[in-house]
Amino acid sequence: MRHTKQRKLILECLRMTTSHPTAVEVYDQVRNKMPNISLGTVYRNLDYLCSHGLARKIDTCGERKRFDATVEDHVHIICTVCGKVRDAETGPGISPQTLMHPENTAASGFKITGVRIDILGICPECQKRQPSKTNP
Amino acid sequence: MRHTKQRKLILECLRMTTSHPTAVEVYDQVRNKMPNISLGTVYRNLDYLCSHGLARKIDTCGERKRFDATVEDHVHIICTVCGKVRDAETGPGISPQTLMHPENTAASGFKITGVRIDILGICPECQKRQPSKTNP
DNA sequence: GATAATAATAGTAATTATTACTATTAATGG
DNA sequence: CCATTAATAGTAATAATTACTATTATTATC
Repeated sequence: MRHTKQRKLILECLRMTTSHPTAVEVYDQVRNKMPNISLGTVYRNLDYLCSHGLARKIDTCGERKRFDATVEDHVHIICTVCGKVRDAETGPGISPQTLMHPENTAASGFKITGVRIDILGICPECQKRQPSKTNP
Repeated sequence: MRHTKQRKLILECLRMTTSHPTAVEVYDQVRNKMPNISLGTVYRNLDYLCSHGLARKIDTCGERKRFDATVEDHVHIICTVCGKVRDAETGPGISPQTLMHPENTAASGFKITGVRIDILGICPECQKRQPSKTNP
């Protein structure tokens, strides 16, 4: 609701990078411009940005969450060892099989081991408990 | 390596359910048969089973990991509110667009909001640091 | 521009999931 | 059966994230 310096800085930082940083990485970055910003503020604002459609949380194969200012659906390449996330360069209408082809991922330098496909939604129980705002 | 009672019980528990339980949920379940089993043992064995191809770790939209004894690639439906995971009933060769169609997910009762596609692999840095055993 | 209301912040404490540690137990090979 | 040692139970430590609280700063209104 309020446009604080901290919030603007955090969003700007997220938009300037393609590295899908963790909360702590964002924190380290924004501290260069605002040395006494609080880590709690970074977490709170990343959540705020996600809940307002300005960023997205990414489930990696590591232990911490990463954030992405690109909110449109797109494919990620994730390292199952260190949790690193890169954007895959794919066109629309790609099939899971096509994704596995080396020519689609060679540029990343990754050794591809699999594709993960998940459908996201809201389960019956949560629909009852918390009716969706997009379908009143 | 050793087939302990605990390890067998944990795998059995994971294979008996389709609910993709968390480590704590597995712990609560196996305690019915072995009341003084340790939570650390559950975590250690779930990791062991995953690293030996007998189970899989699932990144949900919640804060804790879930486990699945089905190791073949398959599509999950994940609740973005509570992190619940269900198996999607889909045939092979499905495209991301097809996945979104209501007829493919109606049985789940979920309100579908998106599809998440990630390519999994090992990044160049981790390949150097930790050479893959499947490609010596 | 000054002022009032209050959302957001900094700093700290608390929580929670997971991992590490260590003495003891039990599975396996000989 | 016995020796070896991987695995365990129980506890402590770690690490990511969230909660709390007094203070600050943004925004709407005058």
